Amino acid sequence: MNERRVTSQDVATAAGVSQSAVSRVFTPGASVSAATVAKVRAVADRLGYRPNVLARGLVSGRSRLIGVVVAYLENQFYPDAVERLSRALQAEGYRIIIFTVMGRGEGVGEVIEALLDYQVDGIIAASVGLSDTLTRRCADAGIPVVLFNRGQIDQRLSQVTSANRQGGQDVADFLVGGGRKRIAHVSGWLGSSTGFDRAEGFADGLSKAGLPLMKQIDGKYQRDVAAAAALEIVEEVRPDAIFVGNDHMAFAVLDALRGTGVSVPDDIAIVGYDDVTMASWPSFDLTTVRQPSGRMVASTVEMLIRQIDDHAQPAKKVEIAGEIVVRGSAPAGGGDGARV
Amino acid sequence: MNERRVTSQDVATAAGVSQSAVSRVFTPGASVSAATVAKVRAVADRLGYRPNVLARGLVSGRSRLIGVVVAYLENQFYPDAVERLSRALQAEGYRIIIFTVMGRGEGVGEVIEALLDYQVDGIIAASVGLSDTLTRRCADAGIPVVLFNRGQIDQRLSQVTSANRQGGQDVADFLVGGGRKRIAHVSGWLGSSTGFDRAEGFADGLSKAGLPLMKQIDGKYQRDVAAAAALEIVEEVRPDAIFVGNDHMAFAVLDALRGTGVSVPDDIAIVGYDDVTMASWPSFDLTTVRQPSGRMVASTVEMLIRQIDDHAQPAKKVEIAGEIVVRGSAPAGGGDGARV
DNA sequence: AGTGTCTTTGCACACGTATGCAAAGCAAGA
DNA sequence: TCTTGCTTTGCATACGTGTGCAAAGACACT
Repeated sequence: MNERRVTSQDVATAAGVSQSAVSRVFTPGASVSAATVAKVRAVADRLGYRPNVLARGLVSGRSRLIGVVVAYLENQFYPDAVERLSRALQAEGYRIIIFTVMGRGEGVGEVIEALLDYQVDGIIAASVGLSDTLTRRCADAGIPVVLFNRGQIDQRLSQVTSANRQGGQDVADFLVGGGRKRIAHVSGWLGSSTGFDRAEGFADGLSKAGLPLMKQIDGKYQRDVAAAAALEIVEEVRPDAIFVGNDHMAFAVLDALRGTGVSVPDDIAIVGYDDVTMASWPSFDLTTVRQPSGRMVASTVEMLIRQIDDHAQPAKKVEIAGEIVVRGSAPAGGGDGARV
Repeated sequence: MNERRVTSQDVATAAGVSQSAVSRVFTPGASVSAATVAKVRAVADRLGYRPNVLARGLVSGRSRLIGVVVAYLENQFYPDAVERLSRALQAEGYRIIIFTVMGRGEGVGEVIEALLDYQVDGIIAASVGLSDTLTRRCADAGIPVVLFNRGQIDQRLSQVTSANRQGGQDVADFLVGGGRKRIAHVSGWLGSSTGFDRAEGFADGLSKAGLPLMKQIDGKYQRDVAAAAALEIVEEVRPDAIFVGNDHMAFAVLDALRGTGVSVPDDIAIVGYDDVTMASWPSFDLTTVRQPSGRMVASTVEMLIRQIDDHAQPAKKVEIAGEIVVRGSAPAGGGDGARV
């Protein structure tokens, strides 16, 4: 039961060719005759040979591994994205190695070091920012990095986000168009680009419409913080609409409001951001801005692979537009408007 | 910017020792003097040396990688478990490489082959069954496998589950004790051990109490199937309680019932299984059987590592008991009982 | 047949580390 | 001082593959 692994040498001798020939058969683009390919393939199949990825990685310097750093796995947007990333990269012959870190980004340093240990060909940082030193560390090691759903001022890093500023503005327009007047915001974590950009776009949109932002609290992407923030806002400014920085928090806000007397959407309209699967569940029926996860993933994978294949590729920033998905928590008509 | 990686040889020459010495410093349990350790460590830190995992894996045959095969990532139980697994294994010096497959287990074959390519030290199959040929394939390759939250008749595989039969029976007792009389079941996929065992335990519990199982439909672990099943059951047998095979489906059932006239828990009590985070959200407030994810993960990791360290370890089956968490969807008192 | 060009093949080495083996160092005891 | 036993070190090799280089082969054209 302890069969030694079949090596390329085994196949070579069995097929009457050299080890190099076998190697070349399994290396796309190498110089081999059709006859040799056929012969080697047959023997390889018979013996059950599969190239050893570690050895291959050692000599070629490429491991066919992509490191994915992710936090906030309890926000359904990310498991979903990870699954899509996994599938998309699998189709390109890459595998995913997962590292989870805490939300605020502690421990990212050790994680990146560990990634370098594994000679990953590329890194996808989902919902995680990278410090300058880390950015440089990856650049030094020659490993491309793509930020997924998180931006960075540093121009050296590629990033894929949705059009967060525009999205925030769209929500403002939508609520104003629906007749809402007393509008507040439970923002995403303002230390993150997504949270910040959405909040900025939203504030901009309101001010363009000549309406004040009655109150804004940082929800930190955490359920309990967001719920408390919403209650505080309701208590203090009696809003007729709240824009919540992402769906994950919006669900908490809906839950929290259910305990109070106010009704959604008649008294208060609630709008989220992401359009995760649950947003369409009848329990929530949440109006929200769609982040096109599929296209974001496709774009991320494409950029990353391009950079892996050609390290001279410049970093690019991609913004993918999303549209508002109107559901019950904030109907287009605007409920009864400012009733308070 | 294209600095070559620092190798053990670099450290060796810089520290005035042999490459073997450096290797031994980074190999726990190797024979090195304290003086050498100090000297080498200092130089290594200064140069930023880190052992190359691929090379290490090539020669030692162990990659420090654990392959995790998972389906049903949209069921929150699994992202949560993956995160815990990742953390627990990280603490032991292992990393996770993720493979996603479809629910019914198609594509598991290719995935396992890919895992073998990467020389993983162990495999955790979460919510996925393994065919006999695959089981043998892993055994032949000498790679330990632990099934997480899924059982198998084959005694050669280790597995960690919750006490599904007992859990099903507990639900039956709980509902009967609450005065429910017309009881039905939307089961988990009966092709899976978890779904089957829970259903069997539940049926057993009912028959012991002298009550009939009015109707049972396989929910296949899918939201829409479960929702349709629940509606069919309500239409047909007017139950006063439905046990749903897992929380993920139970949420769908709650949503579906919200559209009809029946009220939860007054007309119908709903009980789920898993106790995922969302079950405690006020929107759902779901009575359910807790699957102690933390203890299941701990047990899985411990078993896997034990088997990696000593391949002679026999396969073990671990069942971890869970208890019913009573919430609003099925209060202990039993609502108004059989009102229909 | 001879020349030139292009394709195919094998040889040999490199990738970065772990480890068996023997040599060397060291301490203790007689 | 010599032996004995133990610890520490370096040498050499192996792990399984990719790839530069030169040799060999195939083929067409003069």
